[in-house]
Amino acid sequence: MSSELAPQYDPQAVETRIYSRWLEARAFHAAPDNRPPEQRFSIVIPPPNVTGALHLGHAINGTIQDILIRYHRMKGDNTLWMPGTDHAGIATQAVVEKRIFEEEKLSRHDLGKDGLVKRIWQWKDEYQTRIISQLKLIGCSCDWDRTRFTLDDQCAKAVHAAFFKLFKDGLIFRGLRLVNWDTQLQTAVADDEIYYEPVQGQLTSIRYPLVGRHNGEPDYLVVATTRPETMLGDTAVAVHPEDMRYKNLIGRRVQVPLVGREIPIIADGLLVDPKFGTGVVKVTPAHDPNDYATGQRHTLEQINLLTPDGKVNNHGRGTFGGKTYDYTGLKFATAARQKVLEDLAGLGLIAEQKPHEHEVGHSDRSKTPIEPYLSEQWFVKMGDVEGGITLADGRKVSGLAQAAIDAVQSGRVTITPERYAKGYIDWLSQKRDWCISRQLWWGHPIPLEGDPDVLDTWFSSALWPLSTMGYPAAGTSDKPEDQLLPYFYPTSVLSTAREILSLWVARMVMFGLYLHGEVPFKQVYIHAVIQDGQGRPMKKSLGNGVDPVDIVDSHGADALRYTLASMLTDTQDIRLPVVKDKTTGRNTSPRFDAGRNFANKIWNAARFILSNTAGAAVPATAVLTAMTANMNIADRWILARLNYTVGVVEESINHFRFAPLAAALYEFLWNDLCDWYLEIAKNRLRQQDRTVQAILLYCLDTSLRLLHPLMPFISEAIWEKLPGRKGPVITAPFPRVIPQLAAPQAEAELALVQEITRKIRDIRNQYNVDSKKILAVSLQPATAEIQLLLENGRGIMEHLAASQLTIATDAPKPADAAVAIVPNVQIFVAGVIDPQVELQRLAKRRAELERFIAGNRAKLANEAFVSKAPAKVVEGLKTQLAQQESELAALAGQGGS
RNA sequence: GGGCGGUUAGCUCAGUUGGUUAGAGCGCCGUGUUUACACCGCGGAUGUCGUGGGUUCGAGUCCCUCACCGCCCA
Repeated sequence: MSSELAPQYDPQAVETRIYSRWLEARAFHAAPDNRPPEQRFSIVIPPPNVTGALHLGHAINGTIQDILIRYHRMKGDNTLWMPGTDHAGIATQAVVEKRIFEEEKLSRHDLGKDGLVKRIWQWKDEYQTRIISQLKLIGCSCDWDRTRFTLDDQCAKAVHAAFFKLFKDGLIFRGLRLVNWDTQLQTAVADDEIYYEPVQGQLTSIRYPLVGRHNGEPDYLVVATTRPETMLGDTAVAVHPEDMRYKNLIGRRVQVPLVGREIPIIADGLLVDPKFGTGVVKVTPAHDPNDYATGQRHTLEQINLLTPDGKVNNHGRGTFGGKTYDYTGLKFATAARQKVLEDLAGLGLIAEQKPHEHEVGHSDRSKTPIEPYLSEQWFVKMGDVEGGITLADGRKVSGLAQAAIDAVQSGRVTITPERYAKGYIDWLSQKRDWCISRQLWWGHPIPLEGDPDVLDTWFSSALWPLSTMGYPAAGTSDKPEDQLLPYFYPTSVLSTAREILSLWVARMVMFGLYLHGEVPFKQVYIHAVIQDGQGRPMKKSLGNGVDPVDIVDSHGADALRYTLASMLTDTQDIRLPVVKDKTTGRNTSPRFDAGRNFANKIWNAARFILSNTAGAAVPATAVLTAMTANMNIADRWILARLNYTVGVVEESINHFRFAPLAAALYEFLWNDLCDWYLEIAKNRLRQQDRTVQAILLYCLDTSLRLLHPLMPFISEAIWEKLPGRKGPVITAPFPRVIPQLAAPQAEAELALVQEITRKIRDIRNQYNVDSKKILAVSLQPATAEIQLLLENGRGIMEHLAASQLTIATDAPKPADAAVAIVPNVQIFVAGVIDPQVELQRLAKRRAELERFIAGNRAKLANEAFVSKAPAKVVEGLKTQLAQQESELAALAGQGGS
């Protein structure tokens, strides 16, 4: 007996130690060597934001990438997993600013730029350390020596080089554009950093006096608005060109109340919905995206009313009706709005006011309302340019966006699941210029003299596969750090969530082609997003998030990984019911028990095998296949199942099918090996049967290697105990399918043995027979051939069903026997019968059979079916019907009528 | 408004090109301390496959309609 292994698997007892062993062995480190390109495998991690700690979504992606990485490493590929973190510009600055204000009541202006940036670096150090330790806890085998940060010196060099190349090629330009302005953080924010909230506001109708009014014409045009303060910047009012109420006023002018400016009445079918409100719309090009577009169409003046901190600037004053009005310095959407309304009311120019709910954009970072704001920003030109652009490999394309579209349409980059390719292409097809400047302190400075802004975080993220591998210096010297890019780029796979397919993935493709002439990755895998049991995203504000570290603590890293993988199907969401752990008070999920139980099962199977094979060695494949001639059906069967599992595992990983991967391992280890083969083997192990020992050790050895990519810790922990092992499992060769181990005949035979065993167990159960009592069972096969086959399985069935078997084609049915029937075999269990129960059993089966038979007869009587269905299907149905009929006849013969 | 995904057992999900009686895990019911494992064994029950049409000899699977849930883009 081996007392080395505890009866329960304790992840905490092994995980830390094993991870250290891998690090000591430098098993994660990859460096260029002379292996050919098809034997290289690389992944760059989607760098987690240093904003905060990792959540379950990161754990999912970490698991996926680590499965791929460990698999390819074992396959013998030179395998690199490049780790790192992202500075996450506005998000991090906002979080740190907020924290400092809460704890010290200091604003960033109190700290000054250098002071704040220093504090953010401290935050970054703390969180990067934490993030990396979390990735280690879940087993990720990244090449930590190469850990990068999007704001470190190496990445800065890449940013610099990329910016200037774009600049020189005329693909970066400065322009006055309407951007989303965060008045609190005083920066432009991207569309995806905005969320919308319904706000209960007022729809105010305001009278604009008509200039040069003729007889029969109205005194005023009435416009409805939810934002009356923006009227100070109106430069037109618009009507629908077909609207008969106003058609004859098009081209005339109205006067803007309060500021006194005269502005044109224009016709615009895109902006105006004649059915909404009065059919007249005020146009404020500098303060509304739709109005901005209208202003472009009609070349209207743009009057900016805002200061960067959200107050009215000196355009917010004027003279109206001989009186001067001045709103300068008032907070735009609050105080200024209030005063505008008061003044309009005083003038009697408010026609109507009614409650109106509308959606207001808020900055995700400061949670304050967004103001559309006209300002100077830097842009990357995404669209086609005259004469085209030249990619780094010399190819000409019409523009940056087009290059990235081509890469997917041509198949140079594949996206899995395929449906996501459409979103990628649709987004790029808009070819909207990319605003890359941010008015922040935390980020890459725009590398131009005197510009105080920083670059959008996505600019450095878009360079990630290049910058981490040494662009732009890469390939320019013999130094090892300059060899990485030529060797490992393009990377093999990018695994990420769908939400950043356009913002990040598309831009990496674009920059990869433009700056280096090659796509950054060959395959993109978009994984599902985790939700709680009600289908809601896991969010801090909902308190429904599960911390992966808590699960590692309570269930172990392998359990976490197994459970996550088993949920990774082809759908876009996965639901995880979340409950509070009664003892820790932390969120958890009963789903993780499946992983913990599986790990424990594996542990105990290994414990049993190892304690019963002392002195035996794991046989080489050639030795084992030579032994097959002397093996029984169970032996051949378990090896065939193992071999089949190797194929499924390989196939699953190659196609990003993680749930089937987990299922295949589970079915082999739990159902086939533990439930059947180990039980079958017990008798022979007591006799120290060499064949069984060899088979068990072979199965264990292969299973651990198959298991390793998914459950690295437990596989390594058991591997350590395996006799004759050379080195750790992390670098052991991955199993291959061995054609000689296939055994379809043994599989069919064992299926019959299993079926009969279950029938006997069922009868024992239904008649409440003591589990230890040996049952006298007669098996009556339909033919002598089947009789032979049953003889092969006699020992197994007698052992597993605690029975004594009589097998004969003419085996008589004992008078008091319970009956069960499987195809070609009748089963009689003697001495247990309770006529009442037996009658019920048989009647139930009879009813079932009669239903099936009626259905099948009807089908076979249908000429259309018989003539049109494939012969195979018709034959199959006939065979089935014959079996059903014979079973029914047999039942009738056994008094089941 | 446009695009996409989902709707199968109480729960979470599989279901490969349409083809014989739709599966798994958890939960449930019954039973069992046979020295690998109670984080276990053995057996069992549970489904108008969201709705309504259509194609077909045959539909969970293909086509159309509608409903609900969700995501992405405007």
